[in-house]
Amino acid sequence: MDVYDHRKIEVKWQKKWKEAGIYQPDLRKAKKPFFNLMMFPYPSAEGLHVGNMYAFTGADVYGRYQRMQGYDIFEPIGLDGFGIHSENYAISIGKHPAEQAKVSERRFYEQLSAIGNGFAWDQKLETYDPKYYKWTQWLFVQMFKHGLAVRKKAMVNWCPSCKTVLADEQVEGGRCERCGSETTRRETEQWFFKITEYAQRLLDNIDGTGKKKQETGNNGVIRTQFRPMPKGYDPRLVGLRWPEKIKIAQRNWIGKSEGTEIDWNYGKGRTITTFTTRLDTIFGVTFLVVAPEHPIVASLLNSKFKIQSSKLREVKSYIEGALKKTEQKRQAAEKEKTGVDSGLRGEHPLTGEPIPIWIAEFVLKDYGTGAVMGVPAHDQRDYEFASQHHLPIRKVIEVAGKSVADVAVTEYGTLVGSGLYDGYSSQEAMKGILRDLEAKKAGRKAVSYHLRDWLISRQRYWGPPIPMLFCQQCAKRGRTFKGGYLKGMAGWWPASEEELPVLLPEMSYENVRPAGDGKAPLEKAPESWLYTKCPQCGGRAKRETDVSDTFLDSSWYFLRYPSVNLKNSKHETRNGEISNRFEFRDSNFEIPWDQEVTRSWLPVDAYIGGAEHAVLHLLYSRFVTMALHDWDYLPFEEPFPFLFSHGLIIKDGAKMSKSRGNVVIPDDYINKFGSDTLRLYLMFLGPYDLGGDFQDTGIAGMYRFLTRVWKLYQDNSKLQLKNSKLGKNSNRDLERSLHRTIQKVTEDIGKFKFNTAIAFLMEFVNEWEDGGSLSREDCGSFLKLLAPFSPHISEELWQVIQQKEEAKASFSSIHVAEWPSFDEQLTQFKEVEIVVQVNGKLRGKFSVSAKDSENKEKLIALAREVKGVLPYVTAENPKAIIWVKGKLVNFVLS
RNA sequence: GGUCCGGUGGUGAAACUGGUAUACACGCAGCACUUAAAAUGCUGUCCCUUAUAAGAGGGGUGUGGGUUCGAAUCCCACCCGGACCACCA
Repeated sequence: MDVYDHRKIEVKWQKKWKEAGIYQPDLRKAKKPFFNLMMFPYPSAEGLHVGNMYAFTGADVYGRYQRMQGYDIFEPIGLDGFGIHSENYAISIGKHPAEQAKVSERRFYEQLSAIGNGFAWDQKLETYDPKYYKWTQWLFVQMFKHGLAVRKKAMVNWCPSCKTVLADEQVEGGRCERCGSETTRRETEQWFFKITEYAQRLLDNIDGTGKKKQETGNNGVIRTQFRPMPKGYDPRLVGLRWPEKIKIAQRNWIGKSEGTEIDWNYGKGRTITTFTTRLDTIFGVTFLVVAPEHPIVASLLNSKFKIQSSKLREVKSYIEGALKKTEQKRQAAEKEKTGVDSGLRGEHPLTGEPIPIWIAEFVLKDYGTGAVMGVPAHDQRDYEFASQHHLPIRKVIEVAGKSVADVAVTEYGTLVGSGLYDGYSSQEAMKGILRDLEAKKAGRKAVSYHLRDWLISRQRYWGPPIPMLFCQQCAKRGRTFKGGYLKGMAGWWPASEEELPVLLPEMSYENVRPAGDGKAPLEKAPESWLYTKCPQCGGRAKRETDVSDTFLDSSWYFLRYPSVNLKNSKHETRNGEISNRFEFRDSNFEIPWDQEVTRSWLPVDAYIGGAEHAVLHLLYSRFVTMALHDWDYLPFEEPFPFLFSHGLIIKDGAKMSKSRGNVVIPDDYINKFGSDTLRLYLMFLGPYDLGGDFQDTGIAGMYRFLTRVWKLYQDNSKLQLKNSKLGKNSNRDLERSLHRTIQKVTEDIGKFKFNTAIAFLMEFVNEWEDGGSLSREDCGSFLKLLAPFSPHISEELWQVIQQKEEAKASFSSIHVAEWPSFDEQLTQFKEVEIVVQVNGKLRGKFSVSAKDSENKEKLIALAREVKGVLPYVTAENPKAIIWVKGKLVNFVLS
């Protein structure tokens, strides 16, 4: 061994680690379990790009560091390969998704092996594996049984290219998140999960509802943000330890607003209800507006009201036009607020005045009550609407320095033109008006959420079939599942749990492709699959042909990991019996995870992933976990008490994507420089939470650094391998420097500040090269610090510096060695540099012993003598002398 | 339009809690080694003025103001870039 050759060592150690099982914790017996998890990857077209590798490496560095701190690290890996994304890719290259999945899987695992992460391979899982999706279906069945999975008609987003419906979260600015096509809207019957029932809890847990039990640092500064939550802490009390921006995104997505519902009578005891947060503007209402989908519109068209037929036609054509438009067009027309007068008049609950009721598409059916009161003077949208349709604008809030002209005045202020409330402040008036409305039973406090129910069904092939059956006979007789609380769901039965998984039927490539008529590909499945016995009446029942959303697959995978391939798994059934059976299709147990193992490994200790999942995956997972907790399947309700979100690696200023052609594949770099170098480079690029632009110019520098480290360990003048302890040798300064390095690297990795940790390692190497040698122990310490970043070279050199006999006797990896500790004494500098300022301006410096640097008189006396200050400072002139221990002296002259 | 980040050398970026701005690297330039190149090593590298030189002086963290003995850091206004959400009543 003489030249650094990454090709020789990387594969060698990867193999050895696997044999020795150093990354495979004993899931049953581990003493200090730590679940270190990176977000579930889905295989993209060409496999992993450096952006993915960046994400994985950071998480792995953190895991390795924690392992050396003595934790039993569980870092599993798997593949989220079911779903539209994988299916679209397969189809785009003319392949059957099932076939492509095998190819992607092999490629993916090969690449992952090459980057040298400490994965627990025994627990790998793939979402399209029937052993896995059996439980995804099981989860769906539980949702149904507990009344959280419902079928309802809804105006949904439709992607004409993917030919499926999409959840709101999957539509970005009117375009399909997956393929970028413009989406349209359709009314169809779909499966939903009622995530809205959990809106309040999802919101509350973000910040915690109990007294804050927070760790504080020396100055009361909260230091918790970047540290895992200790076992036993309850996020429900202390809140989630997540980056603030992710929490904000979730709060905004849940979008709670508190306001008032107001009933408007429009004749014969009929009322429509509006929702507002600005009750103080109620006297400024000059019209009401309902969404085109509002029930009042349907009854209007059924001619329950006497209105002119010309009016009716006008309303009809408006509604038809509005519903046909694509999201994109609706938005393009943002400035022009279309609408039509329904001819109906609502009665103002406080003044009795008749208020015209309009229909307009700017009002959303799903938010609040689907109807709003129009206050053009104090709401910008209402203002625009009123101007366009020549409706009166009535000012009722006076705000100093503001007047209603071209724009609405939306601030709080003082009421005018509001009868008894004239002169009141907005806040006071709101309280009074609410009381008035309550007295008249025409209004009440209400809360509205932006969050919508989770649209689960997809008219696609590549996903878990939704395990539901529909029986025509039962439907006719109005039989509903035993809870019976599911309105309009007569005839729907869940597949029995014994029957799971409902296997995805094999189908030809031609039939797998979405047909474009909105029908699911599974409609073309063989009859033997499509029809089965009704579990209720024994008649013929048809299977649901929609599959579930990919986000369902990934909403619970972390719960499964520790229980994958677990021997002798015990599952406690809910009546307390213990079952040992855990084989595929063996049905006599209830839940997909081992209770004991789940208790010791979950929730996830450190969850690391990209911020792009702030509202999708992270919200769904929280919801699912919460529901499972409520059904007594889990002892906790927050899956990820601690989350770190890393930045994005971009290339040429843009996110890596195939369509932009800027995808960088790690393979070539790994071949040329090795994964140790690439890992180091990626981690050095910038702060891990910010990401950065990938420019490969710097990568050679990292290789150079590793080569220099390699050379140091070949140079006997740098090593004192005979001494096991550093003694009275001449390298005291180097030793001090090493201890400072240990201190800083330890702190920085703990805070995910990988780039600065690496900088300190480099600084130390520079110093070491300049002179001095290190004891065996200290040589080892440095390698340990390097080990999380560049695991292979550290292992190689570690083995070399071990005494030969030891090394031969048994393999003891650096990656399970104990993290080095530092001597606080040694990290102190003997000499401290003191800065001398005059009026805050730097005028000179001097060195002083660490002890004297705390002595005020001494410091000031020395500072007066510094050459640079002599021209300025005399015995009398300083008005004040500012002195900071160990840092500076500042003479203030004026 | 809203919310949240961010703006520091030629480049990626450091700078704890307000206390030496530019650590660490990349790039570039010069030198050494070499027949030559690569590799490697050494030196220099924010800007301006001045000096033969060691050096000295001044300016400088998007712009303008403020607080302070002292501001990249805190406050206000503005400009620019990015991310996320967007007719949410």
